[in-house]
Amino acid sequence: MDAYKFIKDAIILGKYVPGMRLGEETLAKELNLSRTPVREAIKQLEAEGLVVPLKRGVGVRSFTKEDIKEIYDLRSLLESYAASQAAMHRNEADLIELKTANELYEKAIHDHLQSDMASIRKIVKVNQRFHEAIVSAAKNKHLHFHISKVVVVPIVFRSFYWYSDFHLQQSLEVHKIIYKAIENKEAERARIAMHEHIFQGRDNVLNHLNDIKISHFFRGEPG
Amino acid sequence: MDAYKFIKDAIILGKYVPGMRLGEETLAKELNLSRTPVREAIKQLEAEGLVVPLKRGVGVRSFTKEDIKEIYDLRSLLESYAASQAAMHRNEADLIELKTANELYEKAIHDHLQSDMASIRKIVKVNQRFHEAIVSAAKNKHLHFHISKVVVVPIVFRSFYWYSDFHLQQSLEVHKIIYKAIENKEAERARIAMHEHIFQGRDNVLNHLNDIKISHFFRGEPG
DNA sequence: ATTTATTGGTTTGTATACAAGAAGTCAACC
DNA sequence: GGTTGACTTCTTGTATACAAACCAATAAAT
Repeated sequence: MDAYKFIKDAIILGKYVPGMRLGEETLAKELNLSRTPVREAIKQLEAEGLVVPLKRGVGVRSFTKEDIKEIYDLRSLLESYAASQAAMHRNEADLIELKTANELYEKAIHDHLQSDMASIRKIVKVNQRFHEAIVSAAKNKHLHFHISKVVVVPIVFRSFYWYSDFHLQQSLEVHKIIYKAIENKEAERARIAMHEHIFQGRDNVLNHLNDIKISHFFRGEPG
Repeated sequence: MDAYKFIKDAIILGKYVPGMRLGEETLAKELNLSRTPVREAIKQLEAEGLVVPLKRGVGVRSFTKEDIKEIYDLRSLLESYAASQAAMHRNEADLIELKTANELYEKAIHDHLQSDMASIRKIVKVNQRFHEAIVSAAKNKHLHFHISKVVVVPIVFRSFYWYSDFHLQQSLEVHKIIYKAIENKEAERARIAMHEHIFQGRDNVLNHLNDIKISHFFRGEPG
């Protein structure tokens, strides 16, 4: 298996918890590989900022409250710009993908509301698909590249576990507004709606951080 | 010597030209190292987007006109945001660093205007120092991280060789306006001035690309 | 003449061995 | 009891060897 993907997924899913040291030999044994490819994967993850130097070697990065504020500010800057650009440059294929992603999002939320927690990961995935479709419609490959490198994934993933039913439905409504704005080529409206959307996510995360000890928060399973 | 820095500098300075394939063995011999550390450096540069896959291995990335447009759009988004944040969060130490950088910039341009081309690299360096000081004053580590990873350096470096005396002085004036805005905590003014500043740079680059064949442009010495 | 198949050389991908350097431990001394 | 120092052990950094995949060149066939 590919070492880079394996380690990255493990970090996002919380198998490797923040602060945990990642020894090369240990990883190599878990992956049935030698240290050489593992080292290369680590160097890439380090360049992305997902792991940081820790005691001669690296460990999983942990996020302070300040980090989370900064990351969401950055993300809202990039994605609201993406939304406005998408409104200007979207073509028919983009609209279809956006619509599809949003319909799947609606379905996933609907399923979740009348059953259990098991479908949360599905919601996360489809939400991501919608956001990626917007960035893709913005037609700026470099913007796309950078947004994909914002180390927001581990946080967003967890944050969905804290959404109330009301906030999930509200999030769906905002997705629809953003879609409409992009369809109608209303760039400024798309920008503002996306900005608001991401700041709602930010508030949701930060509220939870007030309740729970931050140090416990990004260690272990989302809950 | 550190393989990562060596290769990166070689790309920025134009020693390794775009499209050129970077063989591991060749690099290793040039650096008096084995292939192992060279491979790691390459993996990092690939994660940053400075080198791209090329025939089972990597080569120096070359930029199309579209790339340059997109990169400058992204850079203006990030840096104008940085300027507005700097106006809000700057402290006295930030102001001193900004002032110092700008005074050195003024001196470097002055020296250049009454002598030769040799001091262009000095201008590039001090200009970079000013821009970094602004990002630093914005007090968002993640923003800082991402701006430093925008693959703009090889382009900006070359662009200074094309500035007319007039445009250099104009650039200095805009730097001063940005500084004043940040000092006076005028966030919106700082943002707009920075946006304008970077778009002037963008226009300057794109104008030159109209004259000269793009394929020749990022190959070999700046001129 | 153009296209395809085969073969040889070159280059990357992976494993492993060895050296150098931290970090942790235990003990002795202040 | 705490701090310092040497020693041991574990982990990373680098080099090298080998295997496998790819590229290119050459030759043959249509």
